[in-house]
Amino acid sequence: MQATAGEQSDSVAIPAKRTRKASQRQASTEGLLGAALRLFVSQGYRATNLEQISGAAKLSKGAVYFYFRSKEAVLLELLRSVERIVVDRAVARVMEVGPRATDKLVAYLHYQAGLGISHRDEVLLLILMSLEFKEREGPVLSFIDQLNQRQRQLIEDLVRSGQRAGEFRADLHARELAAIVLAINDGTFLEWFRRSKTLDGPELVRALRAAVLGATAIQRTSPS
Amino acid sequence: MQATAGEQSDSVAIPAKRTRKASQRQASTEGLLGAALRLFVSQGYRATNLEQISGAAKLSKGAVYFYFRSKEAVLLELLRSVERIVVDRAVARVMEVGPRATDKLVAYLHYQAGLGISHRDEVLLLILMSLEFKEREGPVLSFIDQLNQRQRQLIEDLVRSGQRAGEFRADLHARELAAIVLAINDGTFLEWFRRSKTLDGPELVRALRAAVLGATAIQRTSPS
Amino acid sequence: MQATAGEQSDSVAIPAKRTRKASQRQASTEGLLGAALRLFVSQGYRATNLEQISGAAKLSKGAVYFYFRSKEAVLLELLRSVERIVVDRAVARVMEVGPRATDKLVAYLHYQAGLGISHRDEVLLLILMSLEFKEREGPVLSFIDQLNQRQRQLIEDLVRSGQRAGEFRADLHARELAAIVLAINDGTFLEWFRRSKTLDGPELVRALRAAVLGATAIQRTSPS
Amino acid sequence: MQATAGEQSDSVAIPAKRTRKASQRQASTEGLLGAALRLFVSQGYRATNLEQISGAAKLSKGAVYFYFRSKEAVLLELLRSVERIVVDRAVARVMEVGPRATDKLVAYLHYQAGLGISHRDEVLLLILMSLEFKEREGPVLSFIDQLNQRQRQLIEDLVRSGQRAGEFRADLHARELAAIVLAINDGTFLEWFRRSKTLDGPELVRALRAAVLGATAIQRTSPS
DNA sequence: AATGAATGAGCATTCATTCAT
DNA sequence: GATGAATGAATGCTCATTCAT
Repeated sequence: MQATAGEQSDSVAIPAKRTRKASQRQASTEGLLGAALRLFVSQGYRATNLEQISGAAKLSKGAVYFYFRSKEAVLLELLRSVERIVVDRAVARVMEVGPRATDKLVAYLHYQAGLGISHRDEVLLLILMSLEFKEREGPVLSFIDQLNQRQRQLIEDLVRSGQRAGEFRADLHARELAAIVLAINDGTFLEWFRRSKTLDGPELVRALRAAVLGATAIQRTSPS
Repeated sequence: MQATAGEQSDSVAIPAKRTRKASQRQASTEGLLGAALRLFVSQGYRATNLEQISGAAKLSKGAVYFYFRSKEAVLLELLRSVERIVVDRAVARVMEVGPRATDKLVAYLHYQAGLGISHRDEVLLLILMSLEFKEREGPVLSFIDQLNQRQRQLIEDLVRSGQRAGEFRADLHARELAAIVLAINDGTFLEWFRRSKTLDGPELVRALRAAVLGATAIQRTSPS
Repeated sequence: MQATAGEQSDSVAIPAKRTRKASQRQASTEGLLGAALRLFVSQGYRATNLEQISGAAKLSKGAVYFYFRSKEAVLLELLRSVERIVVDRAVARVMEVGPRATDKLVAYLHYQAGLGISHRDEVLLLILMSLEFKEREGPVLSFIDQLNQRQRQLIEDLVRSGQRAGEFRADLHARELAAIVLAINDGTFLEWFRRSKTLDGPELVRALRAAVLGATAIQRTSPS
Repeated sequence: MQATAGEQSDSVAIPAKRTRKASQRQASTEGLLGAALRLFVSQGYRATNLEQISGAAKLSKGAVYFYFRSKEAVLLELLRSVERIVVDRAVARVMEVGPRATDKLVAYLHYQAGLGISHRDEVLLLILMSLEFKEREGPVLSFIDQLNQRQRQLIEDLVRSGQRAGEFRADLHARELAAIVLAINDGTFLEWFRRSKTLDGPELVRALRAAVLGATAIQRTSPS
């Protein structure tokens, strides 16, 4: 819910003076999107029905169809939002720090950890939908694939440049090393998602950082 | 009733000469469980219908109900199989090596990597169902929770003993360090699941090991 | 939501001018309840499917679920209606006449006979469902049991007071005498249900009255 | 179960020396019929499935099809048994007593009361199936109709002759008076069926007799 | 004589979607 | 701007029946 409100204003060209209708419109859309986000994340896309979404937004089922073409369109709208928050900004963040790859990597991890607090559901939505839609061709899968592709590209480039600069170990392929960095990130998010009650957040982030840096660090003595 | 051929020989005490009926029964159940495993993993539990399962096993929908009480019972049977393969054996493996915690950890990782090849779907089923059933109370969630609990206990004990022995870094809580180990494992499995075509398996395993050992390794110089 | 048109006026406080939606809603529910009543009575609950109910009301199967939570809920709604018509009113009727027990009993018989014409299906529904649900625990059985209990209480009290007043024979237990009164009533309804074409209604009612009054009449000479 | 065993021998021409197979066959058939009788009566025909019947007879579902052509055939076999016990014998009993109609009627009531103890389920089966199959054309309905027809004929003739002889009141049509006699009988059986725990059998029979005799008795003073 | 395996039609229920108002 | 009514396709499950053994 936090996400959409903030995001809306960033990218949309809305006249400064809002009519009552327009702001009502926005409130309803945001209500629906927020409800959908929460429900899709906690129950899954298929397991969530429109009654739950509209009900949580205190609207009727039909209202969803006033604002969106279909249930899928709601998800796509959410994913667009996710792209801005999770991918666009991460790319921007990585760009603006540096020049050392290590610093970029640390910034990336730091940004992700921040997202885990401020936009937990958005991050999880991407991971979970990417699993739920794995074999279902269509616009959702296409969008997710493209999104994931950008994320992979970002990290893979980062890893590769770190290896070239001698900051990261070069005895592992950049692609797989990058894959592990992403795997650690996603895996940690999911673990946090499943067990947030029993885990200490900051401590988990510290362990996460240790793992990522440990994975990329140059080895003095080869492990067995 | 066990799902996988490999399991059969372990636990069954059936006379060598099988009646036609008995072997037919076994063939059908295995066909159904195999089909269900594949489909649940690739499409999810909810998204898989009984027609697909029975169809893939070249049986009718009704046949599923001859062997199982419900769709959920099929999943539970699969999860019982998963427990034997993924948890029981991992526990046994970790027990028999050692005594150093590092050796146990490496053995665990090695066993998991092997599973990724020999029983990919079983491992994934646990991870994916644990996400899909997250908010759905019932026997499946109970079973999965208990299963995950055992896995966490195993790794947490391992990590704790490694810390006490001075093999692993002790400046991070055992619980969160263990969580990261599991997160790396699960994350890598999911990444492998999503991108097996574009990733090199052995190389990925090497990166995985680097991450886990890096996370647990004692730090000479504190990271920034 | 009440099934029968007659009931409406009793309990509802709806503004005289009904919106189109409200009247449509009422028309649909009444259509469904009416169809269900007819079908449940003529074929039984189990033997009636939702397609028949919705079809008879010129609606789709799904519409039933728009108005009712389940097939069972439709039956329960009907039984609530039956309670008002068959029990509540009978109780009221018996209360307002008197004071002689004989007059009360005659009024009861008269009211029942009237119901056989104006609300045949409602009366039959109670009898038939009471048989069909005999061994099936659940809300329906509970409701029916409570309903039957009230009816028995009414008659048993009536019989007992008649015996005390010396109007009815006292050499038979009130409970069993009351049971026979109800048995004659129900039995006659069922016979009427099975053979209405070949029986003369008014004549049947006369014979019914003779039986009930004969059963309760004080004996001059002992039978047998 | 009592019924079938006894009845079998009455009417079937079985060689005195029974082979093992034949007696086994008989045992299985009787087991199935007995189970079916109990279940049809307590749950209804539709609500009883073959698994319950065969299970209660400690046989498999398939065995039912070895002995009977279908579920319906089981019911028909039971109804044939019912005809012998409930109708044939009642007719015979009424024939052999007399010559007064009152004596015949009392004998009929007496015989019915006896059946309520010795063959409760057989009597109930007829009543209940006659309701359950009311609108379902087919062999079962035909059989039941014919059976009920015979019963009605018996009582109607009895009543008519009693009226002609001046024993019964003649101011009511024979048909409706007979219908009430049957209605009292059936109604009492059903009441006994529904509440046997709370009713006293012998007392109920006394009340039943009072009702039937009261219905047919000649009136000194006309009821209001 | 009897069973276990399997089928397929039927059924209650869910749910995304449409539409008149 | 939004709702309530209604639809129809999909789905899990039940059950009488068939058949090879």
